[in-house]
Amino acid sequence: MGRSPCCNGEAGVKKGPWTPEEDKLLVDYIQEKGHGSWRRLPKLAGLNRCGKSCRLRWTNYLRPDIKRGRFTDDEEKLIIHLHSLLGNKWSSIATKLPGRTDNEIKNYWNTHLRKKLLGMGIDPVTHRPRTDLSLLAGLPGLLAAASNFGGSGVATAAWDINALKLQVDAAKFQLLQGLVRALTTAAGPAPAPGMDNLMALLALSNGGLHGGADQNMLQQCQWNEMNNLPALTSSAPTSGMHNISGMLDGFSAGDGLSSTELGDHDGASGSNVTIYPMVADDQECKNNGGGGMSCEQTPASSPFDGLESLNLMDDLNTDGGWKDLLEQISWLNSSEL
DNA sequence: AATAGGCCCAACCGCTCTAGT
DNA sequence: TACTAGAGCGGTTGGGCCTAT
Repeated sequence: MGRSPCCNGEAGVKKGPWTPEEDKLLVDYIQEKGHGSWRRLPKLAGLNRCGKSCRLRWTNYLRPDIKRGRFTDDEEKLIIHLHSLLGNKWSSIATKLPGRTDNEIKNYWNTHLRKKLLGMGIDPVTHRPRTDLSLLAGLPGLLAAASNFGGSGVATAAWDINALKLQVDAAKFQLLQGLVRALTTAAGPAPAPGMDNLMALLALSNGGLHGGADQNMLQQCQWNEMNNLPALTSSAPTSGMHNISGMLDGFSAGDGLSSTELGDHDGASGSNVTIYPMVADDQECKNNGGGGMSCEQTPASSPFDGLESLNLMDDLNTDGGWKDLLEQISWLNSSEL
């Protein structure tokens, strides 16, 4: 194996926070003579530190070209974009952000950006919609609330989609609808491949759910391109929701949306409805930079496989519809995917 | 006002990579 | 080619600070 770390075996070497005096010794020495061999620097500079500690202190804190202060929006976008391309290659990412250190970027990612992406339903590792089930937390309650609406319950043929829309706010309703379809498609005796599609829907729904969804963040999320999903542009979340909510409107109105938007459907009887994935807007792709990745329009079949030919009304206008759905959610929540 | 819990970030640890011999 | 020293990288930690109770 490799040799032992440089600081091991150097008894009496100081560790921990640097004092201003130590900083001055280090800065003065490097500015006068350069760092040369980091191993020998501490002794030459009169510091009781190991060379590695000196190097880190200099590169992460004392270097004169280090930029301090909050990360700008542009920097944030760039970090997310680069991370989608490079992963945790912090030093590589840092080379694209002048004045920022790998350590600083790494910390910022772990404390801010990672959580931000998670909150948007995007896996910060893969930059794809999350495939864990934490997003489902609270949904049984939502579903239960929805199922209580109308007194006699919704597990009847009297499902009133418009009334429910009044009861549950529109965004939650849209989220619910995505879940309904995905769960009835994906749930089964074993985790189904349709879960990715569920999460794709959730990501879109989440954007709508939070109203102020960070569109810029979504622009930066390259999960779509990296995984042959349709490009997600700044308009995609909204448009995606339009697509879903439009589908629902189609149910209640029985018309108004072309078959190319929603697929052939029959609002009165509750028949098949097809979700067609949103496709990229070329101009927006250009505006978003693209980072050298393709921004082509994607065939409308790839990302929502398994979500096509929706049978929402068939799924729900049955006595067992809600019961089954809740059982499926219960199973999903208790499963490890 | 006290304190517990969470957050943030500088610094450390352990490993890999690279260059020199 | 094999070995070693030094540098660099990414993951993790610990302590100070902030906030909620």
